[in-house]
Amino acid sequence: MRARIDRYQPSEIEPRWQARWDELGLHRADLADTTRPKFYLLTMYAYPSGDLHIGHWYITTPTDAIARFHRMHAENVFMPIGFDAFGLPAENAAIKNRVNPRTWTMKSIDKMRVQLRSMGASFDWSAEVITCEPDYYRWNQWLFLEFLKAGLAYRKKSAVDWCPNDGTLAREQVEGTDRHCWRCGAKVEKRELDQWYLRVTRYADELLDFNGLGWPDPIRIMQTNWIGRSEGAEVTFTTAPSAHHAGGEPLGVFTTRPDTLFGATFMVLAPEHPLLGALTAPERKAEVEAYLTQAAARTEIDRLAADREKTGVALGADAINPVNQARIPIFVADYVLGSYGTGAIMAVPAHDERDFDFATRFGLPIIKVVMPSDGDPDAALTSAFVEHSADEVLVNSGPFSGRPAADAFGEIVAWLEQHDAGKPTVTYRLRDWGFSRQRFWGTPIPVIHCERCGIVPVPAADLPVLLPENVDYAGSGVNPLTRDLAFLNVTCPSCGGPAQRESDTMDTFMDSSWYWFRYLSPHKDDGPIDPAMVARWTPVDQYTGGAEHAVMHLLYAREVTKMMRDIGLVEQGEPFLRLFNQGQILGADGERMSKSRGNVQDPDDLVARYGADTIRLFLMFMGPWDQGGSWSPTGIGGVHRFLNRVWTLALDPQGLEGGDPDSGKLPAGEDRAAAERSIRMAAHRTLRAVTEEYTGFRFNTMVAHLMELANTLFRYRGSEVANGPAWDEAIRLLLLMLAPATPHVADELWNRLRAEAGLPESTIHRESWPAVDDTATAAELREVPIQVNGKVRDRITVPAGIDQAELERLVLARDRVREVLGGRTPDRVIHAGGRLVNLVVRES
RNA sequence: GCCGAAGUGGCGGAAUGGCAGACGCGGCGGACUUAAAAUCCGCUGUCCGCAAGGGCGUUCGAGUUCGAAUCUCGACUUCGGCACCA
Repeated sequence: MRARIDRYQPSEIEPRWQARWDELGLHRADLADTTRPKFYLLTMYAYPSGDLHIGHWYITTPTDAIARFHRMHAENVFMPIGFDAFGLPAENAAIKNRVNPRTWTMKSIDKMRVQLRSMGASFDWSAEVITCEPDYYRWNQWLFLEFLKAGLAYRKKSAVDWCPNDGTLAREQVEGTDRHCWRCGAKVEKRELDQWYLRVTRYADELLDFNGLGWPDPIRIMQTNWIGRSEGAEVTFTTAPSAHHAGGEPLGVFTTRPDTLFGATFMVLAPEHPLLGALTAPERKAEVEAYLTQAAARTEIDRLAADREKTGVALGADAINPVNQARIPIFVADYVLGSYGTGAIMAVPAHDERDFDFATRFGLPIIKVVMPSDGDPDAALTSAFVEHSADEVLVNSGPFSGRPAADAFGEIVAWLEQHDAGKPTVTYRLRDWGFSRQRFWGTPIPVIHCERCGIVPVPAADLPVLLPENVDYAGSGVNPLTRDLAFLNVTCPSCGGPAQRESDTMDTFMDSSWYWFRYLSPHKDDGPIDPAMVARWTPVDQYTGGAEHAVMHLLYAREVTKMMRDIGLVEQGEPFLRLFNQGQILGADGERMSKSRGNVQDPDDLVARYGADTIRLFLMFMGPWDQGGSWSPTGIGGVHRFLNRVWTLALDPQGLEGGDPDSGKLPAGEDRAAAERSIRMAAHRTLRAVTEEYTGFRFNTMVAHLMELANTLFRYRGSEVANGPAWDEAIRLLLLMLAPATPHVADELWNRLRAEAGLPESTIHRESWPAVDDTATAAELREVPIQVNGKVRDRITVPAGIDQAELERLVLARDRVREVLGGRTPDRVIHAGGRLVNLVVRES
């Protein structure tokens, strides 16, 4: 009997190796080193919610494998981590317990640091950034003041959801169709507030350009649609005189279909339109106001829902169409948004679904102005005609009747320009960034309101504007800064008179919109970034993070980078060269993991039971990384078993333990040399596949390939080739391939084998990624499936280099093929690049 | 509703125009054991058949193709985002 080997005990191995890697400084990037190619690997930093759940592991551990894979390619890898530490959850916890959110946040961070380390993730902790620390958020303030100076920030009135007890509410804090406050249940109102905006629409066109970026198509499409560029025209209608109104005011509408201008039969203003009051006839006032109240209670999603029945109210006023002087009635309806275009539309029911619905509902005329060239201009429409094909012509359009629709667009716009009644315009769905939050737990916006001087920026020398330490939440969500007189009352930096600080804080998306620059010089105290480091290390080479950030965070990050470029701070306008969005891990119930749902999987328990390596590998093995899925621990045992099998292969190649009846023998038909060739072929084919899978982030199939290799090696365990040169090479490759994914057990086995060979300790994570030996992977024979009419009926084994004619001859000579053909001759023979032969015969 | 994605055995999934179900879980059987656990080996889509073999089968319905899980069109279901959750 053999000597007993140690059992695989992750709880002993993992902390030991984590400490060893720390001692070696393995994960510290040398930012000044220019001798190796740099690789800036960024994963979305964590929100310190208090507990790391399995979703954090799902994001982090494959990213760590990427880092380690790149280090094995002699790259200088920088993989920092930090905490996105401002935000509502801390504030909510603070309100509940009436404590400073800082206390709650810092406690969470301390816990999460320990958990993150337990993953064995190779973060460079020396670069850690915590956004709620003054040495980070002072630079938010600094950047804001620079944006202000550059005209990129401005103030505008806009509406927020407002609870009389809790102040401004986030969308998720408004509940139910009756729209009540989640905390106190009060009815939610809209309130107009002066707020800060960042002029990100300036970058709309530039943001549409993804040239040179390796971003997934779906994300690019979503961002493109979010930006929503529409080419069209602004058309100036005029208000008609009426009993209550002098008329004659210009009233601009935006349309993407100026070619349908003659079909406009009414006009619709958004409930937010500034001219509403002036245009409404006295007898309609009550009805219109009631409608506005109703509209204010609706969400934008609800307002835009195409299947909702259209609502609206006539104002009792008309507008005059510049092309034909037609008087059309003006309505207010909530399917038009104040924030888009001019907040007013000309309604062409014949050629727009929404206008068609509205016209049908309100009995308004529908005039057809575009139709196929062979159409009937008088036939009634049963739905809006919105086709865009080459052979359409205008009808009922005065001098433009008969013109091809494609040309009419330009011709009518030209006519409008000549008559000073309109111009070509591009409109975007993208809006400027509403930047103000009526919250405590964020970066104070560094401006002072002075009665005499107006808005005065806080002088750079006075930054940071610190959040007070003693906060009184009074049990409500109203920003305690608004009650903190010591914070609010200041002297005006400009005139020295009494003045008040702004109590609003910044959207926390600001924090996450430049943090990767700060990682490069986290402690720099005379500027937000280190230009030399930024020039050398950015853009980020690879960014990884959840797909739920597809639009917002990833767009804000691009916008802020461009703003930083425009104030001369950085050179490039794009932050992330390559992007990979993982799917989300949902709870076992298929819902998003959250404490309130009680479906959070705590990884600490799993680590205690299986070790970090097993969990890392299991998360990679679960399925494609971009797909996520419901959490289920089913199958984790299989991955753990695999690591145990690797352990056994490495330390006990000769073992006869276990009841394998074939143990000790070579597989049938193989001699020693054939067995060694088989082992080498398996190992090098696996290496080739695994290298490709790591490169393409296909971790699930990467793991499957490694499992297959282990299964192959088990067939030879205990035989005369076990522990031979081919075997030893295969084990060595197996460990190197595992090193990025399961770093602890790979290093442990690597070093146990080194010790057996009398070599000193040397971490596997400083080894180079091995090269494939092409001579080992080439096969002499190949199996080719034979189909008859697309169904596999036989298979044939042929020499690898066989030519088509010879293959066809062998195929047709097969008994089985002749039997299936039953005397028929194939009409066609398809050779699918040597992978398959398909014999096509006519069915009798 | 709009934008994006996904739907394949009992389960997670593989195959992205060429052998459907790799790999793993679960299940069944065997070896080892006084026994159990652990470990090792084998079988495992479904129906018909003693077998050889055959039929059916990738959410549903049409289509393109010698050949479709994969491409096209139309539905259904689920997930992500929709601008104050991060």
